[in-house]
Formats: sequence, structure tokens, C-alpha cells
Amino acid sequence: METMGVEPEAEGGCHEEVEAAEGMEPADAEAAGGSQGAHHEVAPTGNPSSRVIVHVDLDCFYAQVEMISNPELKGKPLGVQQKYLVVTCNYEARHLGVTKLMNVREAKEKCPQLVLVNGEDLTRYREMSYKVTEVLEEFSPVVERLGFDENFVDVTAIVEKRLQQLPSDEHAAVSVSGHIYKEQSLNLHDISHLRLVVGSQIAAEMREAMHHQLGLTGCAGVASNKLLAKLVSGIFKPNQQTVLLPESCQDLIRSLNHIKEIPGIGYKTAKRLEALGISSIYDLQTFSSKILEKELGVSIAQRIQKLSFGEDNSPVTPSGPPQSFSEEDSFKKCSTEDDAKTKIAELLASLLNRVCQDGRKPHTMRLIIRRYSLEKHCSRESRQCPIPSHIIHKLGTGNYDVVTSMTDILMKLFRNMVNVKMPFHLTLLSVCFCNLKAPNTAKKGPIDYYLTPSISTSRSGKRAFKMNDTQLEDF
DNA sequence: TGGGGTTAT
DNA sequence: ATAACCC
Repeated sequence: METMGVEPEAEGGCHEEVEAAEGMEPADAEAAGGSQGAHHEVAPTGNPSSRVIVHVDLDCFYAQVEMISNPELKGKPLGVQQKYLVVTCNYEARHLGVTKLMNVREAKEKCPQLVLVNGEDLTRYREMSYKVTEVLEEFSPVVERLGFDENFVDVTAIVEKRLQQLPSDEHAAVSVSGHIYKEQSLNLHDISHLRLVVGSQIAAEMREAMHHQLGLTGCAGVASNKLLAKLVSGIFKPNQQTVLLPESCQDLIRSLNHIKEIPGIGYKTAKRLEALGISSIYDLQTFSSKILEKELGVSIAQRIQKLSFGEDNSPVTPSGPPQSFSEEDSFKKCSTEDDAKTKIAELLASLLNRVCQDGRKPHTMRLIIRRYSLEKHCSRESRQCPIPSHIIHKLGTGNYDVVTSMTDILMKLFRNMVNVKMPFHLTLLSVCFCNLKAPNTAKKGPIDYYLTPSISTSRSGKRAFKMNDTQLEDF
């Protein structure tokens, strides 16, 4: 859903001849295979559009984690609170009128029995989230995370393998798992139906694995691309799954009441489209491509117009380990340098623990602020800098003065953004570590080879025993 | 609107 | 460094 086409053909097979979209320019087809000479982008089946994608979406994830931590919460209406918001809640609470991102006051008015737990520390959610991804990676390594509670899995290869093991005369005995969108009738002699049905069985196995290994429930959607898999996963809502057959693709995309409901069309783009008189899916499908390209740029215009037809050729990109770690805190007011320093030091302490457990070393650090403003456009400002190599090497050693020197650096970034001699009013501070590199990797260059010790190339997943600060305190 | 994340420009 | 997108 993010990148422009690398593949020569659009997917989904549901473009019912609405004359607007002009397809891809020759340049795109050239870029696909031309420069490398070898034409290997076509899948073994010979058809790049016949993928089978599963979207897995956990039910009210934070609330589920809390109920696992404290089983006494089960059966009660439960909300997870961050500052004055109920960021998510279980279905008991939803039946009583509580919604996601509802104000705590409003939620308590609607539902006085609501139990609230604080969810500002994401540690347990993050850990459980990665366990879910690991369970899914056992089915196929091609797993893309979207937030903490959603994953895309490309199961095309597994489907192919199972079909090859299956004698043709047994195809008709294959049965779907879960719902079929719009209860469309199945034709197992149609290879696309058959593949998606096998996909539905894999999705069911994934949900079962999540439930048995982690105690979590969730929804799944099965379709021929990420957009459609994501849209269809939400059709039957808690703890159910749905498969979309190609003939119902147009019905699904047209069931959306507004363009903003298309994942990939956010607040800004929706506003720009509305200014052009585009508000329904049909409006976007039939709008002039040329004008849209001039208004939004070729890249965005072509991508979102394809999305409006249910076409999405973006690959499932394996997420792997995180590219960045950050900790943030929001508050009513921070207006002194000392207050900022205290808050920054807290964020840093948590981050150092996390980065130590990961095993990789960040080479860049960033400080982010949000200034108080009456406007809704509360955007953030940031400054970043390289982390000095002598500090990088001390990371994870429990060396106390890394905290001191990093805090000093962060305060320099702070003073670079905020004139502390003038009054200021901040509502958020955040510290981010990024540019993560494998440990013991020297700076680069031809002599890197001589400097790199042949031992200890620890992997990020299950790390070798290493002491962190809190463990050292026990001595 | 929280406390995170990603990619593109 | 910012802006857009996602949850």
C-alpha cells in the first residue's frame, strides 16, 4: 500500500472497465525487469497477481494483554487509559457504549462500572506484539507488522506447496474456513477460489496458533492483496475470519462510504481530494487521472486511484527487527530547562534498557518536542545527531556515565531547538534511537575487515547472556 | 487524542 | 528535518 508498482500488472482482477485509470506508463514496466536484464519478478506460477495475503488483526489488543496479566479483569468492562483517553477497551465495555480514543470522563459517564488500567508503559504490549509476529513467521518468513496489533503474511508459497501435494481429484473436497465475503458461492474448479480457500485454512491455523501459544484472539482477512485482505478482515468482528473471492472485490471496495476509509488515504490527502469534489470511492475511480496527477503528484495520484479500484501491488515487506526505538511523554506543561532535563533523563533510562536488550547499537539519537499551540496542527520539531563512538561502545555495559554524557548531548539538542532564555511551553518530549547496527561492526571502510573480531556476532532475537543496569544493581 | 511505529521528500 | 501514512 505504500510503494509504486514494481510489477508490470495491477492486482485483484476487479477493475470493471471504469474508463478513468489509464494503467501504468511504459516506464514502469521498463523499471520492473529492464535494468537488471534478468526477468525474475514473475512468480513460479507465471502470474504475479495471484498472491494469497492474510491480514491478522488482534481483538482490542492492549485490553487482551491486560486481561492475561490480571485474569480478574475478565468479564468486566475494561478500558486501557493513556493520560485522559481510553485508547482501547474490551467488548464488554464496547457493548456499554465505550469507544476507542474516548475521553475518560465521557467513558465514565456512559459506563460508571468501567474498570480502567493505565497503559502508558507499552513494554508488555510490545513484547506480546513481537511474540505474535514470531508465531506468524513460523508459517512464512514474509510477515509485515502494522502497528502493534496487525500483521500481513504472504502465504502464496505455502498455498502453492499444499496444492502441489494435493491430487487434482481431491480439489473439490477442500473446504473454506470461516466466512466468505457476501456469501459468494464457491467454485473449487476455479483455481483462484481454490487458492484463497487454502489461504483461509492457513489463516485459521494462524489464529489457532496465536490462541494456543499466546492466549490471544483476533480476526483475519484473506484476499489477493494487502488492501483487500485488510478491508475484509474487519467484516466479521471479534475473533472471526473472512475470505474475499475476486468476483466480490468491487462490492467490498464500494461498500466504503468515504475515501478516507481506504488505508493509505489519510487525513491530509482526504482533505485535498474533498477540495476537488471527490468524496466517494466512485468519485475517485472516475476522476480524471491527468488532473489528479497535477493536483497530488504522479506518485500519490496513481497509487490512490488504483487503491480506489481495490488494486494494490505493494509487496508484503518483512519487518524484521525494529528500525528505531523511542519513548515519549506528553503533559500539560513543561516550561523550565530543569524540568525538561528530568523528563529527558527518564525517557533515556527506559530507552537504554530497551536498546541493551535488543543487542544492536544505535548510531543516531534524536530529540523531539511539541510546543503548546491553540491550533490543531500541533506538529513536532526534532534535532538529531550521531552518537559518539566511544559512547556506542559502552552501551549495554552498565556504565553510568553513558547516561550523563547522553543526557548532556540531548540537552544540547534541546537548547538548539528551544531558546531557554525566552519563555517556552512544551506539551511533549520524546527521545528516539535509530540507525541501528549490528554490534561490533566498525565504522566501515577497507580496513574494517582487520578490525572486526571473528567472535561474538550475537543475533538480536534470542540474545546471549548480557547484564543490564538493573541486574548489576543486585551485586 | 496517546505512545508508539514506517517511508518518502 | 519534516511531512505524510499506519495502529
